[in-house]
Amino acid sequence: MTSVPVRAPVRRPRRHEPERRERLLATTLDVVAEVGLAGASLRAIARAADVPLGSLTYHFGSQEKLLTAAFTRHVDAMVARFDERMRQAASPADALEQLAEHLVVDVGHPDRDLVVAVELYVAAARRPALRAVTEDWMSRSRRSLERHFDPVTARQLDALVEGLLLHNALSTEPLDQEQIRSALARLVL
Amino acid sequence: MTSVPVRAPVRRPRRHEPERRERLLATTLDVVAEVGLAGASLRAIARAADVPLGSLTYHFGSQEKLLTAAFTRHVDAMVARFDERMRQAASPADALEQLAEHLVVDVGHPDRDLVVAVELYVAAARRPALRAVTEDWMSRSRRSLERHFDPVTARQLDALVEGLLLHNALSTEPLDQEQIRSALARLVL
Amino acid sequence: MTSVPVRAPVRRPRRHEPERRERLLATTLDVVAEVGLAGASLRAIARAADVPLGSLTYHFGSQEKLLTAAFTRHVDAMVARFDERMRQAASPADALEQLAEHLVVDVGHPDRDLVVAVELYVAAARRPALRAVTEDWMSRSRRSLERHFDPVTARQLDALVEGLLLHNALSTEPLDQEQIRSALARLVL
Amino acid sequence: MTSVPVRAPVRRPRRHEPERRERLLATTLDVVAEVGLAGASLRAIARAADVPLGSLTYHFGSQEKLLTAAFTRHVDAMVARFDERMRQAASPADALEQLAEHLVVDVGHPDRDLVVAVELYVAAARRPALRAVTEDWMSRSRRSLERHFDPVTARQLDALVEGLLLHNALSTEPLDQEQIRSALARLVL
DNA sequence: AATGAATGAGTATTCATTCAT
DNA sequence: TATGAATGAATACTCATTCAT
Repeated sequence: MTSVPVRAPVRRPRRHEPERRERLLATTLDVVAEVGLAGASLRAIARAADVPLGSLTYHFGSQEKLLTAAFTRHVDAMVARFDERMRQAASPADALEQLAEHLVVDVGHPDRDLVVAVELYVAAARRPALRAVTEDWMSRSRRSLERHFDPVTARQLDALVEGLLLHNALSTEPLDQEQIRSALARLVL
Repeated sequence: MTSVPVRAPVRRPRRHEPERRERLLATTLDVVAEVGLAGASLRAIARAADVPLGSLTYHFGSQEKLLTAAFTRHVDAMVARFDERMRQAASPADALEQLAEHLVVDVGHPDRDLVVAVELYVAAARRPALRAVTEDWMSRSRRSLERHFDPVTARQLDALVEGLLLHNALSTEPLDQEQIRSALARLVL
Repeated sequence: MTSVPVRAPVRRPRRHEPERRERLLATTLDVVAEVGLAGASLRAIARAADVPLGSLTYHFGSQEKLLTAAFTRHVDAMVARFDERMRQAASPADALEQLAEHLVVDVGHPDRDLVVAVELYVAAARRPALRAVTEDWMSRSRRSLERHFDPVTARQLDALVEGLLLHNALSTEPLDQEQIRSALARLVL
Repeated sequence: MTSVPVRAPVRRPRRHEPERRERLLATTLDVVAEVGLAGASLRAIARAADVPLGSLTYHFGSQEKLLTAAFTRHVDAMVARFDERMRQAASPADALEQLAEHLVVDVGHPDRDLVVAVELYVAAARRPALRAVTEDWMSRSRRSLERHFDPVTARQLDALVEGLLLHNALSTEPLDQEQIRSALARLVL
């Protein structure tokens, strides 16, 4: 009588993966975008990345550190894109145009960057580690704006941009690029 | 002779409390304001209200229903205050002044109404039942604004207000009333 | 031939059990005696009591509180037995005899009371909550001894008793009652 | 006794270290003394020794083997010190004096040797590999005692010594050297 | 009408060990 | 020879909900 295993063990042939750490950060942002921070449990992230649970704490030590690392990565990318736009703008009017485009194009995937940003904002209110990330973000984007606007205007622009962002992330009737452009122009010019 | 209890129980039974349902809604908002939606477990709310755990599901059926009821109550109060301000405003300029005051005074307790509002906003993105509450809020406050402004302006004001709200809720350097007034005036006048 | 089900569904027909709390304390001591404190995980205790895991934290809040409650119960029982012996002893010599008997008979089940006591002793060195239990134990048994001996002698007796206890719990060649009696007599008389 | 750092400093590569094996054994005992056997995980030991985790299993194969080696080393040192004392004692009375001094001086650092000994004792009750170490210890120290006392007395002395050891390790009011000397003399002379 | 008891699924984290390099 | 990467099992604990009384 030959022994036949009734159930084959699940194959997980991924013992070696040098870029896993990076991949986990990207997956984390995907999961946050899809189900929100409240749903971004380590289990959910591990499942999405097809990785054993322990792999997450092995690479990041704790959930807090994983989220902080992922959000930091996200902010760095957003800030880089935004600063590039501001650097290339030739005039304040052009800067506004770039800003409007940024709001619609760069953060316009409503299932990804924009939602991630809002989740980050709100979570930051309670968690100091994340708060540091958002404050860094705010100060860096204000510095980008100050290439073209005085500090007071930059401040108000910032608030409006946050509002437009929230609105477009959460509202059922987001403002289109033309309406955004108009609101920005009214505020500044 | 009156009966003397041998030992007083730790928890004082609160047999007769006709207003408990209302009290639980208020406590729920307090807890959300204090620890966030993520921390507002039924257990946490029951503890804060000094009520047995079962009392919550007994009165509200489920957590979702409890939160929906509590947020609805909160929105009703906010909308009432806001509409009262808009109704009493004699001119658009006055309306803006009232709006600025609303932002600073009515929702100015950074540990309470404002935080609750932001928590509600973000949660609404994921939960249909809450989404209905925020959409109701948005449409009602836009209607209040349209007492004084055309629909397009009202829309942009709404976005700016949301931005100012977010900013003041989460930023380390919130805008003061004068700065808020100035931003609103720039946008509208 | 009777039909044998391949896999029977696990029966858990125990929704209501008024004395469960007490039963869990007893089971906890059994598990500590059997596998040591290090092995007395909540899972192990729940398995031994045939109870879902959550039942333990429901009744006791935390592992620390469960262990404290269980050890307190154990100590109370031990102290009661011991004090009863001391109370009935007519003379110091008789007290020694009772003491020897206590060591052999009362705590003589090497798989139960004695091992539990030693586990408690050592764990108390690291955990303040348990420490309070052992200190209570020590002071109460010394008070029992002082019914018949002066404080200095009682102190030394205490230490010897602890040593005999350790020895009999852990050694491969425990001392028998005659040897114990002899050691006690040498120390005191 | 080297202090065990709570958090490992920045990892510096320690390519060439011929004495690492020995150093790891010493660190293991330090960790056991500080946080107990229950807290002496391979990770904790590796952190304390500033060594990669794999280094431990590389040198010792398993946790069990590491602990056995470390305790064996500890017992050898203790036995050597004790036997030296017994060898130098000129009379039974002198032997008792040496014994009292041993209890206070040699194992008197309540955060180190003594605690390690007690942890070892209790762990030995459950783990055969450690049990062999304690039995070796017991038989060797009894042989040392039998240089001056008959076997029966040596046996009782052993038990008392264990009791005094436990007492001084765990009690809040340890016996001082004079009290110890008195207890030993009462038992023997 | 009201609640204490109970449960099973879910949470983050720690761990000893194995393995590829 | 030595170690960083990886894993799966285990840990204590929290939770929303159900149920019996």
